Amino acid sequence: MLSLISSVCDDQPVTSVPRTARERARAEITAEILKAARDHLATDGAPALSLRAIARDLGMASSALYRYFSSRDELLTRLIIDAYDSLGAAAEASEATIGPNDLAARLAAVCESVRAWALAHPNQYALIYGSPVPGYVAPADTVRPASRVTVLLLRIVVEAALAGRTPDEDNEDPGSAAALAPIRSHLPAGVPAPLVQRALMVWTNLFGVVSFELYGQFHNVVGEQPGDREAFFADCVRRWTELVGIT
Amino acid sequence: MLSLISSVCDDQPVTSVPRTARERARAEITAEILKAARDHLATDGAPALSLRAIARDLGMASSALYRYFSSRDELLTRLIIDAYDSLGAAAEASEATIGPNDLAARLAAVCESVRAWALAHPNQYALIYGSPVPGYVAPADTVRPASRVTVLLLRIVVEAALAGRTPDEDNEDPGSAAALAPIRSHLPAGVPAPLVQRALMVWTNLFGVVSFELYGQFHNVVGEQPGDREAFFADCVRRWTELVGIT
DNA sequence: TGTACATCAGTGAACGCGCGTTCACTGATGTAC
DNA sequence: TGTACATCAGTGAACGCGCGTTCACTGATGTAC
Repeated sequence: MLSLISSVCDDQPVTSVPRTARERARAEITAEILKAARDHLATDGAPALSLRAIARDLGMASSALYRYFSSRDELLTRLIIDAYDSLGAAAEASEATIGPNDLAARLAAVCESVRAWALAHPNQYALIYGSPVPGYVAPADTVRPASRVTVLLLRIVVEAALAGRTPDEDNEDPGSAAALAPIRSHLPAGVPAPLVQRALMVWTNLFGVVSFELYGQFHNVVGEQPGDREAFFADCVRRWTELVGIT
Repeated sequence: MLSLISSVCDDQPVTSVPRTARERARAEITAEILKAARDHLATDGAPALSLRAIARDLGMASSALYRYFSSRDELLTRLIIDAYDSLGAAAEASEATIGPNDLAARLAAVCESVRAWALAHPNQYALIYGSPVPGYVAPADTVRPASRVTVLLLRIVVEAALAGRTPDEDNEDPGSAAALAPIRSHLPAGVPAPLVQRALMVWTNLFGVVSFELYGQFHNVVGEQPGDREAFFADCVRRWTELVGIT
Protein backbone atom coordinates (compact mmCIF):
# COMPACT_ATOMS: atom_id res chain seq x y z
CA MET A 1 0.00 0.00 0.00
CA LEU A 2 2.97 2.25 0.36
CA SER A 3 4.28 1.22 -2.98
CA LEU A 4 4.46 4.72 -4.32
CA ILE A 5 6.55 5.90 -1.44
CA SER A 6 8.70 2.87 -1.11
CA SER A 7 9.44 2.81 -4.81
CA VAL A 8 11.03 6.20 -4.35
CA CYS A 9 13.58 4.86 -1.91
CA ASP A 10 14.43 1.53 -3.47
CA ASP A 11 18.14 0.98 -3.27
CA GLN A 12 20.00 1.06 -6.51
CA PRO A 13 21.55 -2.23 -7.65
CA VAL A 14 24.92 -2.65 -5.96
CA THR A 15 27.72 -2.08 -8.43
CA SER A 16 29.58 -5.30 -9.10
CA VAL A 17 32.64 -5.92 -6.97
CA PRO A 18 35.84 -4.81 -8.72
CA ARG A 19 37.78 -7.59 -10.41
CA THR A 20 41.06 -6.51 -11.91
CA ALA A 21 43.82 -4.82 -9.92
CA ARG A 22 43.22 -1.67 -11.91
CA GLU A 23 39.56 -1.56 -11.02
CA ARG A 24 40.32 -2.25 -7.38
CA ALA A 25 42.93 0.50 -7.26
CA ARG A 26 40.56 2.89 -8.99
CA ALA A 27 37.83 2.26 -6.45
CA GLU A 28 40.24 2.68 -3.56
CA ILE A 29 41.76 5.90 -4.82
CA THR A 30 38.36 7.33 -5.64
CA ALA A 31 37.38 6.65 -2.04
CA GLU A 32 40.58 8.28 -0.80
CA ILE A 33 39.91 11.38 -2.85
CA LEU A 34 36.38 11.61 -1.48
CA LYS A 35 37.64 11.18 2.05
CA ALA A 36 40.26 13.90 1.60
CA ALA A 37 37.59 16.12 0.09
CA ARG A 38 35.29 15.49 3.03
CA ASP A 39 38.09 16.35 5.45
CA HIS A 40 38.70 19.60 3.63
CA LEU A 41 35.01 20.31 3.61
CA ALA A 42 34.86 19.80 7.34
CA THR A 43 37.56 22.35 8.03
CA ASP A 44 37.15 24.97 5.31
CA GLY A 45 33.64 24.65 3.94
CA ALA A 46 32.42 24.07 0.43
CA PRO A 47 33.33 27.35 -1.26
CA ALA A 48 37.00 26.87 -0.33
CA LEU A 49 37.13 23.29 -1.54
CA SER A 50 40.17 23.06 -3.81
CA LEU A 51 41.24 20.26 -6.12
CA ARG A 52 44.87 21.26 -5.67
CA ALA A 53 44.62 21.05 -1.90
CA ILE A 54 43.08 17.60 -2.13
CA ALA A 55 45.82 16.45 -4.50
CA ARG A 56 48.42 17.82 -2.11
CA ASP A 57 46.94 15.86 0.77
CA LEU A 58 47.09 12.70 -1.28
CA GLY A 59 50.62 13.36 -2.51
CA MET A 60 49.69 13.34 -6.15
CA ALA A 61 49.69 15.83 -8.98
CA SER A 62 46.55 17.94 -9.18
CA SER A 63 46.10 16.90 -12.79
CA ALA A 64 45.81 13.27 -11.67
CA LEU A 65 42.44 14.03 -10.10
CA TYR A 66 41.03 14.47 -13.57
CA ARG A 67 41.34 10.73 -14.09
CA TYR A 68 38.66 10.36 -11.41
CA PHE A 69 36.50 13.46 -11.71
CA SER A 70 36.04 15.46 -14.85
CA SER A 71 35.76 18.74 -12.96
CA ARG A 72 35.43 20.36 -9.58
CA ASP A 73 31.67 20.46 -10.03
CA GLU A 74 31.51 16.72 -10.55
CA LEU A 75 33.41 16.19 -7.32
CA LEU A 76 31.01 18.55 -5.56
CA THR A 77 28.10 16.55 -6.91
CA ARG A 78 29.55 13.34 -5.53
CA LEU A 79 30.06 14.99 -2.15
CA ILE A 80 26.49 16.22 -2.14
CA ILE A 81 25.12 12.80 -3.02
CA ASP A 82 27.31 11.19 -0.37
CA ALA A 83 26.16 13.67 2.24
CA TYR A 84 22.49 13.06 1.48
CA ASP A 85 23.10 9.33 1.57
CA SER A 86 25.04 9.50 4.82
CA LEU A 87 22.25 11.48 6.46
CA GLY A 88 19.57 9.27 4.94
CA ALA A 89 21.28 6.09 6.07
CA ALA A 90 21.71 7.44 9.60
CA ALA A 91 18.05 8.36 9.83
CA GLU A 92 16.91 5.05 8.38
CA ALA A 93 19.13 3.08 10.75
CA SER A 94 17.87 5.02 13.73
CA GLU A 95 14.25 4.55 12.76
CA ALA A 96 14.78 0.85 12.19
CA THR A 97 15.57 0.31 15.87
CA ILE A 98 11.98 1.24 16.79
CA GLY A 99 9.04 -1.07 16.65
CA PRO A 100 7.05 -0.32 13.50
CA ASN A 101 3.85 0.38 15.39
CA ASP A 102 5.31 3.06 17.63
CA LEU A 103 4.79 5.85 15.16
CA ALA A 104 5.60 8.67 17.57
CA ALA A 105 8.89 7.06 18.54
CA ARG A 106 9.75 6.51 14.90
CA LEU A 107 9.12 10.17 14.16
CA ALA A 108 11.26 11.17 17.11
CA ALA A 109 14.05 8.85 16.04
CA VAL A 110 14.18 10.35 12.58
CA CYS A 111 14.18 13.92 13.89
CA GLU A 112 16.81 13.25 16.54
CA SER A 113 19.09 11.51 14.10
CA VAL A 114 18.86 14.35 11.62
CA ARG A 115 19.93 16.76 14.34
CA ALA A 116 22.70 14.46 15.56
CA TRP A 117 24.06 13.96 12.08
CA ALA A 118 23.99 17.70 11.39
CA LEU A 119 25.89 18.50 14.59
CA ALA A 120 28.45 15.80 13.79
CA HIS A 121 28.90 16.92 10.17
CA PRO A 122 28.17 20.65 10.09
CA ASN A 123 29.86 21.39 6.79
CA GLN A 124 28.32 18.43 5.02
CA TYR A 125 24.99 19.62 6.37
CA ALA A 126 25.68 23.14 5.10
CA LEU A 127 26.58 21.67 1.74
CA ILE A 128 23.16 20.12 1.28
CA TYR A 129 20.85 22.32 3.36
CA GLY A 130 22.72 25.63 3.42
CA SER A 131 22.74 28.29 0.78
CA PRO A 132 23.53 26.75 -2.59
CA VAL A 133 27.07 27.15 -3.91
CA PRO A 134 26.79 30.04 -6.38
CA GLY A 135 27.08 28.97 -9.98
CA TYR A 136 26.57 25.32 -9.17
CA VAL A 137 23.42 23.59 -10.34
CA ALA A 138 22.64 20.21 -8.83
CA PRO A 139 22.17 17.52 -11.47
CA ALA A 140 19.34 15.02 -11.44
CA ASP A 141 21.38 12.34 -9.62
CA THR A 142 21.04 14.30 -6.40
CA VAL A 143 17.25 14.21 -6.34
CA ARG A 144 16.83 10.68 -5.07
CA PRO A 145 19.36 10.79 -2.24
CA ALA A 146 17.98 14.19 -1.29
CA SER A 147 14.54 12.75 -0.75
CA ARG A 148 15.45 9.99 1.69
CA VAL A 149 14.70 11.84 4.91
CA THR A 150 11.59 13.41 3.42
CA VAL A 151 10.38 9.94 2.52
CA LEU A 152 10.94 8.69 6.05
CA LEU A 153 8.95 11.51 7.58
CA LEU A 154 6.11 11.25 5.14
CA ARG A 155 5.92 7.50 5.37
CA ILE A 156 5.25 7.68 9.09
CA VAL A 157 2.43 10.13 8.60
CA VAL A 158 1.03 8.18 5.67
CA GLU A 159 1.04 4.95 7.63
CA ALA A 160 -0.76 6.67 10.46
CA ALA A 161 -3.36 8.07 8.13
CA LEU A 162 -4.02 4.79 6.37
CA ALA A 163 -4.35 3.04 9.72
CA GLY A 164 -6.82 5.67 10.86
CA ARG A 165 -4.49 6.87 13.54
CA THR A 166 -4.72 10.55 12.69
CA PRO A 167 -7.71 12.75 13.49
CA ASP A 168 -10.19 13.57 10.75
CA GLU A 169 -9.62 16.88 9.08
CA ASP A 170 -12.58 19.20 8.86
CA ASN A 171 -11.56 22.36 7.08
CA GLU A 172 -9.85 21.30 3.89
CA ASP A 173 -8.39 24.23 1.98
CA PRO A 174 -8.66 23.88 -1.81
CA GLY A 175 -5.92 26.36 -2.77
CA SER A 176 -3.38 24.64 -0.64
CA ALA A 177 -4.50 21.22 -1.87
CA ALA A 178 -3.57 22.17 -5.42
CA ALA A 179 -0.19 23.36 -4.22
CA LEU A 180 0.46 19.94 -2.73
CA ALA A 181 -0.19 18.06 -5.97
CA PRO A 182 3.49 17.22 -6.67
CA ILE A 183 4.13 15.49 -3.38
CA ARG A 184 0.70 13.90 -3.24
CA SER A 185 1.32 12.28 -6.59
CA HIS A 186 3.95 10.22 -4.78
CA LEU A 187 1.62 9.30 -1.94
CA PRO A 188 -1.21 6.79 -1.81
CA ALA A 189 -4.71 8.18 -2.21
CA GLY A 190 -6.62 8.63 1.00
CA VAL A 191 -4.13 10.89 2.70
CA PRO A 192 -5.95 14.18 3.15
CA ALA A 193 -4.21 17.31 1.91
CA PRO A 194 -4.29 19.12 5.28
CA LEU A 195 -2.43 16.22 6.83
CA VAL A 196 0.19 16.39 4.11
CA GLN A 197 0.44 20.08 4.77
CA ARG A 198 1.07 19.45 8.46
CA ALA A 199 3.63 16.82 7.64
CA LEU A 200 5.49 19.27 5.44
CA MET A 201 5.45 21.77 8.26
CA VAL A 202 7.15 19.22 10.47
CA TRP A 203 9.65 18.65 7.68
CA THR A 204 10.44 22.34 7.18
CA ASN A 205 10.48 23.03 10.89
CA LEU A 206 12.87 20.17 11.58
CA PHE A 207 15.46 21.56 9.21
CA GLY A 208 14.68 25.10 10.27
CA VAL A 209 15.48 24.31 13.89
CA VAL A 210 18.60 22.34 13.03
CA SER A 211 19.87 25.05 10.70
CA PHE A 212 19.28 27.81 13.24
CA GLU A 213 21.04 25.85 15.95
CA LEU A 214 23.97 25.12 13.65
CA TYR A 215 24.30 28.60 12.22
CA GLY A 216 24.27 30.40 15.54
CA GLN A 217 20.80 31.94 15.40
CA PHE A 218 20.01 30.49 18.82
CA HIS A 219 22.54 32.75 20.47
CA ASN A 220 20.82 34.68 23.28
CA VAL A 221 17.64 32.77 22.56
CA VAL A 222 18.04 29.12 23.54
CA GLY A 223 20.45 28.28 26.35
CA GLU A 224 23.86 26.77 25.78
CA GLN A 225 24.15 24.81 29.01
CA PRO A 226 24.45 21.05 28.63
CA GLY A 227 21.04 19.69 27.80
CA ASP A 228 19.41 22.99 26.93
CA ARG A 229 19.45 22.53 23.20
CA GLU A 230 18.42 18.91 23.56
CA ALA A 231 15.50 19.84 25.80
CA PHE A 232 14.36 22.49 23.37
CA PHE A 233 14.59 20.09 20.49
CA ALA A 234 12.76 17.37 22.38
CA ASP A 235 9.94 19.81 23.00
CA CYS A 236 9.82 20.60 19.32
CA VAL A 237 9.58 16.92 18.48
CA ARG A 238 6.73 16.51 20.94
CA ARG A 239 4.77 19.31 19.34
CA TRP A 240 5.45 18.01 15.87
CA THR A 241 3.98 14.71 16.94
CA GLU A 242 0.89 16.56 18.12
CA LEU A 243 0.77 18.60 14.94
CA VAL A 244 0.40 15.57 12.72
CA GLY A 245 -1.84 13.97 15.34
CA ILE A 246 0.05 10.69 15.59
CA THR A 247 -1.20 8.49 18.37
CA MET B 1 4.93 46.61 29.97
CA LEU B 2 6.92 45.59 26.97
CA SER B 3 9.84 47.65 28.07
CA LEU B 4 12.25 44.76 27.99
CA ILE B 5 11.35 43.89 24.49
CA SER B 6 11.03 47.37 23.14
CA SER B 7 14.34 48.37 24.66
CA VAL B 8 15.93 45.78 22.47
CA CYS B 9 14.71 47.44 19.33
CA ASP B 10 15.18 51.12 20.19
CA ASP B 11 16.60 52.90 17.23
CA GLN B 12 20.14 54.10 17.55
CA PRO B 13 20.62 57.88 17.59
CA VAL B 14 20.73 59.13 14.02
CA THR B 15 24.26 60.09 13.05
CA SER B 16 24.52 63.83 12.51
CA VAL B 17 24.07 65.03 8.96
CA PRO B 18 27.42 65.47 7.17
CA ARG B 19 28.70 69.05 7.12
CA THR B 20 31.83 69.51 5.09
CA ALA B 21 32.14 68.57 1.43
CA ARG B 22 34.60 65.90 2.42
CA GLU B 23 32.18 64.29 4.84
CA ARG B 24 29.39 64.47 2.33
CA ALA B 25 31.52 62.88 -0.37
CA ARG B 26 32.65 60.20 2.03
CA ALA B 27 29.08 59.29 2.93
CA GLU B 28 28.07 59.23 -0.71
CA ILE B 29 30.95 57.09 -1.85
CA THR B 30 30.50 54.72 1.05
CA ALA B 31 26.92 54.29 -0.06
CA GLU B 32 28.03 53.71 -3.65
CA ILE B 33 30.47 51.05 -2.55
CA LEU B 34 27.77 49.31 -0.55
CA LYS B 35 25.39 49.47 -3.46
CA ALA B 36 27.96 48.02 -5.84
CA ALA B 37 28.72 45.33 -3.28
CA ARG B 38 25.02 44.51 -2.96
CA ASP B 39 24.73 44.26 -6.74
CA HIS B 40 27.63 41.87 -6.84
CA LEU B 41 26.14 39.90 -4.01
CA ALA B 42 22.88 39.59 -5.90
CA THR B 43 24.55 38.08 -8.96
CA ASP B 44 27.46 36.09 -7.60
CA GLY B 45 26.78 35.37 -3.95
CA ALA B 46 28.80 36.15 -0.87
CA PRO B 47 31.76 33.79 -1.29
CA ALA B 48 32.59 35.36 -4.66
CA LEU B 49 32.35 38.92 -3.40
CA SER B 50 35.53 40.65 -4.51
CA LEU B 51 36.90 44.04 -3.53
CA ARG B 52 38.62 44.34 -6.88
CA ALA B 53 35.39 43.71 -8.77
CA ILE B 54 33.62 46.37 -6.73
CA ALA B 55 36.41 48.85 -7.37
CA ARG B 56 36.24 48.07 -11.06
CA ASP B 57 32.51 48.77 -11.12
CA LEU B 58 33.10 52.10 -9.47
CA GLY B 59 36.00 53.01 -11.73
CA MET B 60 38.48 53.39 -8.92
CA ALA B 61 41.63 51.66 -7.85
CA SER B 62 41.07 48.65 -5.63
CA SER B 63 43.36 50.13 -3.03
CA ALA B 64 41.04 53.12 -2.70
CA LEU B 65 38.44 50.94 -1.02
CA TYR B 66 40.72 50.70 1.97
CA ARG B 67 39.94 54.33 2.74
CA TYR B 68 36.38 53.18 3.45
CA PHE B 69 36.71 49.64 4.75
CA SER B 70 39.72 48.26 6.50
CA SER B 71 39.25 44.78 5.02
CA ARG B 72 36.94 42.54 3.07
CA ASP B 73 35.55 41.21 6.33
CA GLU B 74 34.54 44.67 7.48
CA LEU B 75 32.68 45.21 4.23
CA LEU B 76 30.95 41.85 4.70
CA THR B 77 29.93 42.90 8.19
CA ARG B 78 28.38 46.08 6.87
CA LEU B 79 26.50 44.12 4.24
CA ILE B 80 25.21 41.71 6.86
CA ILE B 81 24.04 44.51 9.10
CA ASP B 82 22.39 46.28 6.18
CA ALA B 83 20.64 43.09 5.13
CA TYR B 84 19.26 42.49 8.62
CA ASP B 85 18.16 46.10 8.79
CA SER B 86 16.57 46.00 5.37
CA LEU B 87 14.60 42.89 6.28
CA GLY B 88 13.75 44.23 9.72
CA ALA B 89 12.53 47.55 8.32
CA ALA B 90 10.39 45.80 5.71
CA ALA B 91 8.77 43.60 8.32
CA GLU B 92 8.19 46.50 10.69
CA ALA B 93 6.68 48.64 7.95
CA SER B 94 4.37 45.85 6.90
CA GLU B 95 3.22 45.17 10.43
CA ALA B 96 2.64 48.85 11.05
CA THR B 97 -0.12 48.91 8.43
CA ILE B 98 -2.28 46.61 10.59
CA GLY B 99 -4.41 47.73 13.48
CA PRO B 100 -2.56 46.93 16.72
CA ASN B 101 -5.36 44.76 18.07
CA ASP B 102 -5.50 42.42 15.11
CA LEU B 103 -2.78 40.15 16.39
CA ALA B 104 -3.29 37.40 13.84
CA ALA B 105 -3.07 39.85 10.96
CA ARG B 106 0.06 41.37 12.46
CA LEU B 107 1.66 37.93 12.66
CA ALA B 108 0.67 37.21 9.09
CA ALA B 109 2.04 40.55 7.91
CA VAL B 110 5.42 39.88 9.49
CA CYS B 111 5.62 36.37 8.05
CA GLU B 112 4.54 37.40 4.58
CA SER B 113 6.98 40.28 4.47
CA VAL B 114 9.87 38.06 5.50
CA ARG B 115 9.06 35.73 2.64
CA ALA B 116 8.60 38.58 0.18
CA TRP B 117 11.87 40.18 1.18
CA ALA B 118 13.71 36.87 0.88
CA LEU B 119 12.35 36.21 -2.59
CA ALA B 120 13.26 39.73 -3.66
CA HIS B 121 16.77 39.57 -2.19
CA PRO B 122 17.80 35.92 -2.27
CA ASN B 123 21.53 36.46 -1.89
CA GLN B 124 21.15 38.96 0.90
CA TYR B 125 18.90 36.43 2.57
CA ALA B 126 21.49 33.71 2.06
CA LEU B 127 24.10 36.02 3.54
CA ILE B 128 22.26 36.31 6.83
CA TYR B 129 20.27 33.07 7.05
CA GLY B 130 22.30 30.71 4.91
CA SER B 131 25.38 28.78 5.86
CA PRO B 132 27.91 31.13 7.44
CA VAL B 133 30.81 32.28 5.28
CA PRO B 134 33.68 30.01 6.33
CA GLY B 135 36.32 31.78 8.36
CA TYR B 136 34.13 34.78 9.00
CA VAL B 137 32.92 35.46 12.52
CA ALA B 138 30.14 37.97 12.95
CA PRO B 139 31.08 40.78 15.34
CA ALA B 140 28.79 42.05 18.08
CA ASP B 141 27.37 44.86 15.93
CA THR B 142 25.32 42.34 14.01
CA VAL B 143 23.40 41.06 17.01
CA ARG B 144 20.93 43.91 17.33
CA PRO B 145 19.93 44.15 13.66
CA ALA B 146 19.73 40.37 13.57
CA SER B 147 17.10 40.36 16.30
CA ARG B 148 14.63 42.75 14.72
CA VAL B 149 12.34 40.18 13.13
CA THR B 150 12.58 37.93 16.16
CA VAL B 151 11.50 40.84 18.31
CA LEU B 152 8.49 41.50 16.11
CA LEU B 153 7.31 37.92 16.27
CA LEU B 154 7.79 37.61 20.00
CA ARG B 155 6.19 40.94 20.73
CA ILE B 156 2.96 39.83 19.12
CA VAL B 157 2.85 36.67 21.19
CA VAL B 158 3.83 38.52 24.35
CA GLU B 159 1.12 41.11 23.85
CA ALA B 160 -1.40 38.34 23.34
CA ALA B 161 -0.28 36.59 26.50
CA LEU B 162 -0.36 39.70 28.66
CA ALA B 163 -3.81 40.54 27.35
CA GLY B 164 -5.00 37.05 28.18
CA ARG B 165 -5.58 36.28 24.52
CA THR B 166 -3.71 32.98 24.50
CA PRO B 167 -5.01 29.75 26.01
CA ASP B 168 -3.74 28.63 29.41
CA GLU B 169 -0.94 26.15 29.25
CA ASP B 170 -1.31 23.01 31.27
CA ASN B 171 1.70 20.81 30.82
CA GLU B 172 4.74 22.97 31.51
CA ASP B 173 7.99 21.13 30.85
CA PRO B 174 10.76 22.05 33.29
CA GLY B 175 13.75 21.02 31.17
CA SER B 176 12.63 23.10 28.27
CA ALA B 177 11.85 26.04 30.55
CA ALA B 178 15.50 26.22 31.64
CA ALA B 179 16.59 26.10 28.03
CA LEU B 180 14.49 29.17 27.30
CA ALA B 181 16.09 31.28 30.02
CA PRO B 182 18.13 33.50 27.64
CA ILE B 183 15.19 34.67 25.58
CA ARG B 184 12.83 34.87 28.56
CA SER B 185 15.25 37.23 30.28
CA HIS B 186 14.35 39.71 27.55
CA LEU B 187 10.62 39.17 27.97
CA PRO B 188 8.25 40.43 30.65
CA ALA B 189 7.39 38.01 33.43
CA GLY B 190 4.05 36.29 33.04
CA VAL B 191 4.70 34.78 29.66
CA PRO B 192 4.62 31.03 30.22
CA ALA B 193 7.56 29.01 28.92
CA PRO B 194 5.46 26.70 26.74
CA LEU B 195 4.09 29.70 24.91
CA VAL B 196 7.59 31.01 24.33
CA GLN B 197 8.50 27.59 23.03
CA ARG B 198 5.63 27.67 20.56
CA ALA B 199 6.58 31.17 19.49
CA LEU B 200 10.12 30.01 18.78
CA MET B 201 8.75 27.15 16.73
CA VAL B 202 6.88 29.67 14.60
CA TRP B 203 10.12 31.62 14.29
CA THR B 204 12.21 28.62 13.24
CA ASN B 205 9.50 27.29 10.96
CA LEU B 206 9.08 30.63 9.21
CA PHE B 207 12.72 30.73 8.22
CA GLY B 208 12.75 27.01 7.55
CA VAL B 209 9.96 27.31 5.02
CA VAL B 210 11.44 30.39 3.39
CA SER B 211 14.90 28.82 3.16
CA PHE B 212 13.56 25.60 1.68
CA GLU B 213 11.53 27.49 -0.90
CA LEU B 214 14.53 29.64 -1.79
CA TYR B 215 17.07 26.86 -1.91
CA GLY B 216 15.04 24.57 -4.12
CA GLN B 217 14.02 21.94 -1.58
CA PHE B 218 10.39 22.34 -2.61
CA HIS B 219 11.11 20.85 -6.01
CA ASN B 220 8.72 17.93 -6.57
CA VAL B 221 7.05 18.69 -3.26
CA VAL B 222 5.18 21.98 -3.43
CA GLY B 223 3.80 23.07 -6.79
CA GLU B 224 5.34 25.78 -8.90
CA GLN B 225 2.18 27.03 -10.59
CA PRO B 226 1.31 30.66 -9.90
CA GLY B 227 -0.16 30.86 -6.43
CA ASP B 228 0.94 27.42 -5.27
CA ARG B 229 3.78 28.56 -3.09
CA GLU B 230 1.71 31.45 -1.80
CA ALA B 231 -1.15 29.13 -0.89
CA PHE B 232 1.18 26.76 0.89
CA PHE B 233 2.75 29.60 2.78
CA ALA B 234 -0.60 31.08 3.72
CA ASP B 235 -1.60 27.72 5.14
CA CYS B 236 1.58 27.66 7.18
CA VAL B 237 0.82 31.10 8.55
CA ARG B 238 -2.67 29.98 9.50
CA ARG B 239 -1.35 27.03 11.44
CA TRP B 240 1.31 29.14 13.13
CA THR B 241 -1.43 31.42 14.33
CA GLU B 242 -3.22 28.40 15.76
CA LEU B 243 0.01 27.10 17.27
CA VAL B 244 0.52 30.19 19.42
CA GLY B 245 -3.21 30.35 20.02
CA ILE B 246 -3.68 33.96 19.03
CA THR B 247 -7.31 35.01 18.92
C1' DT C 1 41.22 87.72 4.71
C1' DG C 2 45.15 85.28 3.48
C1' DT C 3 48.77 82.11 4.40
C1' DA C 4 51.09 77.59 6.26
C1' DC C 5 50.32 73.36 7.60
C1' DA C 6 47.77 69.02 8.45
C1' DT C 7 44.56 65.79 6.95
C1' DC C 8 42.61 62.90 3.81
C1' DA C 9 41.12 60.52 -0.90
C1' DG C 10 42.76 58.28 -4.51
C1' DT C 11 46.58 56.28 -7.66
C1' DG C 12 49.23 52.66 -9.72
C1' DA C 13 52.60 49.40 -9.15
C1' DA C 14 53.93 45.56 -6.76
C1' DC C 15 53.96 41.32 -3.56
C1' DG C 16 52.77 36.81 -2.93
C1' DC C 17 49.48 33.73 -3.34
C1' DG C 18 46.18 30.13 -5.02
C1' DC C 19 43.15 28.40 -8.30
C1' DG C 20 40.97 25.05 -12.35
C1' DT C 21 42.23 23.03 -16.34
C1' DT C 22 45.04 21.37 -20.44
C1' DC C 23 48.61 18.77 -22.65
C1' DA C 24 52.31 15.90 -24.24
C1' DC C 25 54.68 12.43 -21.94
C1' DT C 26 56.11 7.91 -19.47
C1' DG C 27 55.40 3.57 -17.63
C1' DA C 28 52.54 0.14 -15.87
C1' DT C 29 48.44 -2.95 -16.41
C1' DG C 30 45.19 -5.48 -19.26
C1' DT C 31 43.75 -8.04 -23.63
C1' DA C 32 43.61 -10.58 -28.07
C1' DC C 33 45.76 -13.74 -30.84
C1' DT D 1 52.39 -19.71 -23.18
C1' DG D 2 54.30 -15.79 -25.12
C1' DT D 3 54.12 -11.75 -27.88
C1' DA D 4 52.04 -7.15 -29.80
C1' DC D 5 49.08 -3.80 -29.01
C1' DA D 6 45.66 -0.97 -26.55
C1' DT D 7 44.22 1.08 -22.46
C1' DC D 8 44.81 3.61 -18.52
C1' DA D 9 47.07 6.18 -14.23
C1' DG D 10 49.93 9.52 -13.08
C1' DT D 11 53.54 13.35 -14.02
C1' DG D 12 55.16 18.00 -14.31
C1' DA D 13 55.11 22.07 -16.70
C1' DA D 14 52.43 25.60 -18.34
C1' DC D 15 48.34 28.85 -19.32
C1' DG D 16 45.67 32.43 -17.81
C1' DC D 17 43.36 34.13 -14.32
C1' DG D 18 41.87 36.56 -10.01
C1' DC D 19 42.45 37.71 -5.41
C1' DG D 20 43.50 40.77 -0.74
C1' DT D 21 46.58 43.85 0.86
C1' DT D 22 50.62 47.17 1.21
C1' DC D 23 53.15 51.26 0.08
C1' DA D 24 55.16 55.50 -1.46
C1' DC D 25 53.18 59.07 -3.97
C1' DT D 26 50.23 63.21 -5.63
C1' DG D 27 46.85 66.56 -5.23
C1' DA D 28 42.82 68.32 -3.23
C1' DT D 29 40.20 69.76 0.95
C1' DG D 30 40.04 71.48 5.65
C1' DT D 31 41.94 74.16 9.73
C1' DA D 32 44.52 77.37 12.76
C1' DC D 33 46.56 81.59 13.16
